[in-house]
Amino acid sequence: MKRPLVVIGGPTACGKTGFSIVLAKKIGGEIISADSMQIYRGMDIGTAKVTREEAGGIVHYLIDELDPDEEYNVMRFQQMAKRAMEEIWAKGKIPIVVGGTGFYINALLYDADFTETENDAAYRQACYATAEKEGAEVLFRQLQQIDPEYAATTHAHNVKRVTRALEYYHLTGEKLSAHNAEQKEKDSPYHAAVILLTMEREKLYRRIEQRIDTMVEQGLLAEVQGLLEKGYTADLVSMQGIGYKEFIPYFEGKTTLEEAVTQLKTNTRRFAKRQLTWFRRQIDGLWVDMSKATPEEALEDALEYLQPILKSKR
RNA sequence: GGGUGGAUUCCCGAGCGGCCAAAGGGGGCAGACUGUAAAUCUGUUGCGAUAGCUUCGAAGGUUCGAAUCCUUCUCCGCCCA
Repeated sequence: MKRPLVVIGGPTACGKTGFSIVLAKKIGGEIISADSMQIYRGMDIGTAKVTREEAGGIVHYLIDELDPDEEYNVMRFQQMAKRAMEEIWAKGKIPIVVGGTGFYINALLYDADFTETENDAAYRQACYATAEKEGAEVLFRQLQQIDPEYAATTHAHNVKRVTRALEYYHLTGEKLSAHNAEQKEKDSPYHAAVILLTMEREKLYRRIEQRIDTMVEQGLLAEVQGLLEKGYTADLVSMQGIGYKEFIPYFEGKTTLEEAVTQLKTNTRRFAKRQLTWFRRQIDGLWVDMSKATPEEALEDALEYLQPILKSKR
């Protein structure tokens, strides 16, 4: 018997946090964050992490688990999230996975298999060096040789993706395209309900800008500066997070504060768009428009959809 | 008042008689994605399905042909008074 799971996705600033907490209270759930940045300790304001007050006693997993210089990735997320789900089920509660990192959500929902391999940093570096010195096309041609199917679906300029496909073959002797095709066939091992939150574009953008202004008032700059002073550098994955990377040039005296904030707003808007694209194209679920509704009202709309899950809990 | 430089498509900005609906960048929109994913990458961006139509401050003019040349006007920058 498949076990119950609720997933909530949606773009940044659309009201996921509020919705998920209302839902958790209503159905007896605990929350697992599917967010690539909220995992990091000390990155609170910029990632719009739930506050203790907002959480209202609902337990959250996968928040503040790592230091900013630790590596986080899909596989790690998947392992940690599975562990958290077990814990929640053991309590007789329903896990609610909520976050904006669609890639992570899919990986969990369909239990994608990320073959455990040591990643070969030296090999990757060599790939990047090739692309850098000889051009992305040269690297791409290597991929065309070993995995033409994957190459056909990936642009030559996407050095990161090309490198990963090469690395996969280098490590496993298998084609990444073959592995992906296999994974696509999988059904979700969970009895899952997926709720996708959305919002009128204009309103969403307005909320994003307001939220950023609030973040700045709440001391976002001090937060970023503090991380830099602790020695966390711009090349860390965590410091490439939106809300952090934009201020680095400011602290280096290369841009004004105003420019940094404007850039942050732009990056966040684009991010929200990309998130929406992901959810629209990659995940099926019940869409709930948050434009007018309060979290409670929005939940009303979703309750019927959630019924089968709630029954299976018993 | 005199002189001088400028006004270009949502923004910045190139173009300086035909190859211009107009480079490039920004922004917008759309999309890809299976171990960095808040990353990385792609397409598109005057209207129209094509023919074609309407754009380069305004109005006239020169020319087979003008965003590009001439005249006047409007506005803006700089210099001299």
